[in-house]
Amino acid sequence: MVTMREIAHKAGVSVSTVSLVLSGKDSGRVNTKDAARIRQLAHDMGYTMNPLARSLRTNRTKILGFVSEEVATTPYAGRLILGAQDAASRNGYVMLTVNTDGLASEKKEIEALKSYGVDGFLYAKMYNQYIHLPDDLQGHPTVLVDALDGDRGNIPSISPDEFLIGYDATCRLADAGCRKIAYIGCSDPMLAQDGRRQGYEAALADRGLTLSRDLEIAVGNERGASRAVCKLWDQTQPDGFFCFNDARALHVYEQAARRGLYVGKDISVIGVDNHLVFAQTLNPRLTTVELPHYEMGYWAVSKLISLIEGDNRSSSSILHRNGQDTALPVSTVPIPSLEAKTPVRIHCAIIEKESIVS
Amino acid sequence: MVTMREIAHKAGVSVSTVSLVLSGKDSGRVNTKDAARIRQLAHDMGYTMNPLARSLRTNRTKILGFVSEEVATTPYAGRLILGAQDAASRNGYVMLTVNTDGLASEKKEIEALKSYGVDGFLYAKMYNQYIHLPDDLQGHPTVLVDALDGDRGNIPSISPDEFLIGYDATCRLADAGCRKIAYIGCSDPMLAQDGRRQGYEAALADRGLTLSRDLEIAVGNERGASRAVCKLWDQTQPDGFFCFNDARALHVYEQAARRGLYVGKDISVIGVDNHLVFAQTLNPRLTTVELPHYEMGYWAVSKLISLIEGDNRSSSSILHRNGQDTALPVSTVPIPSLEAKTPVRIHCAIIEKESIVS
DNA sequence: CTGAAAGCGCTTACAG
DNA sequence: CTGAAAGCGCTTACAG
Repeated sequence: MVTMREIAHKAGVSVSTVSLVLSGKDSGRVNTKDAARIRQLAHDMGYTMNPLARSLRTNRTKILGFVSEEVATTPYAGRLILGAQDAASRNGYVMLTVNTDGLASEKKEIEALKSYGVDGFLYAKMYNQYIHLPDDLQGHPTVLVDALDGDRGNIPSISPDEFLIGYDATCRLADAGCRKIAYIGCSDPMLAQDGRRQGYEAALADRGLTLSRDLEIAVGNERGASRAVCKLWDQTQPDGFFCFNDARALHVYEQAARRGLYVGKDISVIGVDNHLVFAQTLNPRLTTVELPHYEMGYWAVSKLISLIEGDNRSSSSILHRNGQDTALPVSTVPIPSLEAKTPVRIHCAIIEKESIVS
Repeated sequence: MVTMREIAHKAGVSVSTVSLVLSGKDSGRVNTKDAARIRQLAHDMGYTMNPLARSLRTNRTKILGFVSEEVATTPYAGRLILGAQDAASRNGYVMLTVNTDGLASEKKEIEALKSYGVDGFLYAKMYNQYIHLPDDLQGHPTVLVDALDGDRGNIPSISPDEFLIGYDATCRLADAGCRKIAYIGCSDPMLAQDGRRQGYEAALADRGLTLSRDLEIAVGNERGASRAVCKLWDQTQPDGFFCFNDARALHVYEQAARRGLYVGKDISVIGVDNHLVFAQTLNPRLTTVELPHYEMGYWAVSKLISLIEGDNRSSSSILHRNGQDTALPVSTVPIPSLEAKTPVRIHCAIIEKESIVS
């Protein structure tokens, strides 16, 4: 590894000068010709700065801490991490990822990240929920992912807009010609279930379609789920299904197979999916949309960096595409079975708050 | 952050002494009573060592670099990372994870890791394959995951024992009473496909069961796959299916549904799964076994650390369970449909080579 | 515009 | 057994 001293020696200047130039603080302070020569030399010698040495003086490591619970069990985490890493890499940061199972390990892992002097934290949950920021994170720049600050509410966060997800999906089913749309929900209590169901109901109301308790069920992961779907089907004969997730969608798919029906031909299905690959490769007839995890990760890191560096560029603009406003539109898989050529959009709610001074 | 200087001041000794004690090099060099006092003081003051400052002197950061291609698209990566992180955390290391899509970004990301002074690298591929170690990694302690060194072959690696996977699964089907076992394979060329098919065939031969080309197909991810399974079924009427992965298994499941048959009652299915959650929660009747990704990650990091620290404890012993030898047995989901109470085991081949001197 | 000097928190010969 | 000193690679007032 080549150091500033070596460059200084070769250039016949002092280390101070090299430092000034290489950290871009040379304008009006170092002779332009020298500056250029030093930069060239650094490049030729393959200089890469030692961020650790720098951090000793600056207290800035350009390391971000990613604290997540059980990266393990949820496949979506991959895309989230990918988005986060891309954003980090783009800004010259790097990510230290730790995993926590319980509260004990969380404290320990956060301490470890602190000892490495991370500049800020990403705190990610497995599903959308209100949380209390861990005490160890208080006062440190932090952005929440798939979580909302349940306290005073001043922590920036990004999480899916569950209502819009349900609303969009249901509208799309209606637009595809479905007249009787069922909702196969989740029996566990979570923000996502409530929001998506409300979106579903609002869409039905807006489109003047049947709104009936008989068309809604909330099932768990147990064996009875498939039977419940079977019963709903017998009673109401829906022509469209909005499913809380891919697990629920598969029950619909199974029932369709047992009835000799084909999804995409006889009935329409939209399921929200955390696991795009499966849906795409396994079963082209099972239509799913994925949550914009990549974008969430990307936004979260961009936001965190702007907190850290204290700049005021609006981080929400990072994800402005297609002229959307507060919602984060994301292109996902096209839905051939609904004959829609346009991609489905899933929205993310972005909560921006005051920067935290550390 | 409390420093050694503060402790030294409070203890009335020099920083050198504190350093000696706190890094465990005090025996026979520092008064035992003082040592104990310093240790107590450090604990009371909540001292945590600054590993970055230390690294400036020692060239050891206790940071591991994890280089993987597209953490994103494969769900199994989560468990791999989890295992790796657990092993790292257990040994006082921390992991810097980077993602590469193409070769260009790979070089860049590896450079970034180097500039942060990582002590060693994990180089993980998405599926079992022979590879050429990137030049930038040459001479650095490195362990391969889901990959085998295609060159001189001196890089330690861990990857699934594909043959044993196929052999075990097929034997289990035979033991469950299946007399005509089909193999639904993968049409893409990969080590896993060849190995698993060979294991399947060997098991059939050992158990004296029908071995026929008609019972084997290799399908891709396209729509025709389900039709191919349908045709095989019509022609041969198997009572057991060994599936390359869960995607293939689902085709079997679909065909069973369309025929009014139930997996686990009328036929038996074993699929190798990269995505345990789905299989478990979605469809209790679809029987899959998962690859031991957690264990692979854990082993790889343990091995890497032993390379770095140059100790000679056999790292394969780390994963010795159930008295197995070179193979890595892993307990996975029980298989109720086959009425087996014992867990299925999947094996990993561990390739241990000479340590690399950096 | 430029360099000498001090210092970030630690480790490690070296002299006592 | 113990401490003063040098140094890891960098940054940043400060003096010229």
